[in-house]
Amino acid sequence: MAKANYIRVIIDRAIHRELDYLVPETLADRVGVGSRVRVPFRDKSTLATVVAALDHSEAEGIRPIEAVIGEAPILSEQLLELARWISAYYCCPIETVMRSLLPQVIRRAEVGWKKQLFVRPARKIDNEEIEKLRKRAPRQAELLEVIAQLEGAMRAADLLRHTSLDNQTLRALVRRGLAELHEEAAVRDPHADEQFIATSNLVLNDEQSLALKRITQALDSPEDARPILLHGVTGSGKTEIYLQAIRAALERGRSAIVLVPEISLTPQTVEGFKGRFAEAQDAVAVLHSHLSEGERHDEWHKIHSGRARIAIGPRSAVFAPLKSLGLIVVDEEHENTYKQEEAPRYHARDVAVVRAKIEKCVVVLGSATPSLESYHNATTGKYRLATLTQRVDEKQMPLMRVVDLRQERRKERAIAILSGKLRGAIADRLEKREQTILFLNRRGFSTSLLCTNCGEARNCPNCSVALTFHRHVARLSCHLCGHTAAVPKKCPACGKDALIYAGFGTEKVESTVSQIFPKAAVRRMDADSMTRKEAYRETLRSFRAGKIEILVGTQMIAKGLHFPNVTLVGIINADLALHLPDFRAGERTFQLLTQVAGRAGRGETPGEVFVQTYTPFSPSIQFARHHDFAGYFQQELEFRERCDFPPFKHAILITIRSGHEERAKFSAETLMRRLKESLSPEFILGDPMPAPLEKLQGEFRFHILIRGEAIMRLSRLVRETLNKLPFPEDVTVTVDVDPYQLL
DNA sequence: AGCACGCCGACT
DNA sequence: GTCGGCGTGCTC
Repeated sequence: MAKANYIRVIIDRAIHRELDYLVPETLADRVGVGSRVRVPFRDKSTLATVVAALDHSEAEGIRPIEAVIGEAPILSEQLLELARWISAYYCCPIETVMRSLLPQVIRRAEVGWKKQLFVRPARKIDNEEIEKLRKRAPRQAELLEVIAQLEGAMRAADLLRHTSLDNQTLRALVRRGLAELHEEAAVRDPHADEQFIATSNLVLNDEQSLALKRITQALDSPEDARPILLHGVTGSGKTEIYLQAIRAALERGRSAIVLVPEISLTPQTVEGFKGRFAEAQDAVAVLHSHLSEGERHDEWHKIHSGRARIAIGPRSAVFAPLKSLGLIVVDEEHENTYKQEEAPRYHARDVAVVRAKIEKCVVVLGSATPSLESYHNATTGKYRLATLTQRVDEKQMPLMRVVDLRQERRKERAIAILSGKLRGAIADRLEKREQTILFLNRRGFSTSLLCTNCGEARNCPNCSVALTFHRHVARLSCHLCGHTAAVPKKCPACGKDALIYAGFGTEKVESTVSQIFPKAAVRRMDADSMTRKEAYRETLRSFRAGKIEILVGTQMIAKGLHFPNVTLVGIINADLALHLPDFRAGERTFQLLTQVAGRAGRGETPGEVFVQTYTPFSPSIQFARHHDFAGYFQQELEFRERCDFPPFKHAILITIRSGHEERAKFSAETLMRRLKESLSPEFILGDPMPAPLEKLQGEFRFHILIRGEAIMRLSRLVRETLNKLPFPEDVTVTVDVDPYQLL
């Protein structure tokens, strides 16, 4: 490690500055860039990350560091560079980035290793000695007999459990100088009790082979490798390509990261990877939100020490500290869960692309419905495109039928939850003993409780939305803040007994379906019915076993589930996502329809999809219906270009919120004036507007949307403007670069 | 982020 | 005359 007189650090506090410290001679050879150190700060001391080694420093009043934490630097120079990029691009202080980069357990000063007692023989012990002991202390002899035969050390707890002997007996042996105890860090393996069946490579079809060849070629010349967009229809075998590409990376002595959306981190996914690389159990590290602190610590060290060569996890896994990284796979790259909705508001796919550039490694973005950004990059040559058009089982794409709810309504008068056509299709499946999935992206029974006399709806006191009625718990609830209220008998506004339930959610779909098909086994799967942790697995198991005939659900069932006996998918209302005030509404609807449709017809029988809508001719629905991906993108791109939206312009969304409406509004207007002064006309600056969700969790919210091409410069200008402007204490300002959530 | 320094209104 | 409001600036 290079010896330096001074170091520059980022301390674990948001001071928006880097500070220099002196390194005492005694610590000089243990500290380097990426090390964690304890430093004096004002009258306290704090932890910090070393970002540079310096020969001298201009700063005055330099103080020496107090200690170096751990043996080796925990952050590579590449990850540090990545942190700086995120800070600059996402307009967010570097300290905040560091918080995401290093897990909480790693940032702490204490070592997180679980200490366990190990036992081994103190010296060579012969049988005579054991027999001598047996007369006076038979139990000690029994234990010694086992210990004497140990090759190395054994966990004391395991030894005592196997021999059914106690701790006292063991201690006695130690006192006699026959056995030795020592502490060792024990590694917790969250998957230790699971068996993974080793799998081998599947045979690839021509398209798959070509795609894999693209990746291996890139692995061989990573210097000039472009990101590869793997566009493959559902069921085209993208996962097999990932697995073989990872194998290729490992064979070249390099490591790999696999990013998956949170919802995809199911046991099946983990099994797939652990099974393929089963020859070394440790090779795959799995990072997910259900790990305990200790497990997280151990998985991180497994990666950092180089024992694990593959890291799988959700967006934060893009920071996995692998050495000689060769490949990053971003599965389902279009998924919104890759965007972090709190600071640092990074997009893991974009961070992956930048990390790949820094580490000179290959990045593969895979999806059946690529994001407009990625597809645009692929068609303009910034990324390379590999396309898979065939399902590996050579099954046909499902037949998509659009049901015009306007006509249905004219025919039937009542609110159509299930159109006659969809009803007929379900009846047909029940008869053939095939399964149905009904999708509606809205929980609850009724979306509002209206008064037919005065027109008032029951609204949330904290948010600007109507309360949803949940029949199961017989209460009204707000889906945004969790507020619940009793169901009033009479209208609280006018006192009349004229309340009606309007709109419907999954709970009502479930009950309607049960009424229409009283003999069918119907189950609902949404956040309300899946409160117990086991419920999710249990429901999927029953569905797979055929004990459920009709599964009604939200987003939760739209993705990643593979059930061969599902031949019918009904989308109850395709318009829900379409009419949100968001430029991505169309893209989301197209993706959702395509993904949900992918659930149908994986087995012997081709699938059928019914899309119920009041806007049957909207492009999202029509292109999805014909599985015309290129066509959809063409028209959506034209729209985005016309309106100066991504991918043609970057966007920055500034949210100003406060419990006081006037103060939020005033702050937004002040900020607006300052931005107008500092931004050149190349940037499109919209007026401050009340957010579409004007009130959320008791706060009034205003938006300023800025668009422009030079995002780094824009980001810097916004940061500078904000830093110069003092906001009242109860006003919070957030900056979201490349926002996904415009509400 | 905290915490101190500093300059103008209501109190013993 | 003092106590204390929170605007401004600094932290190696």
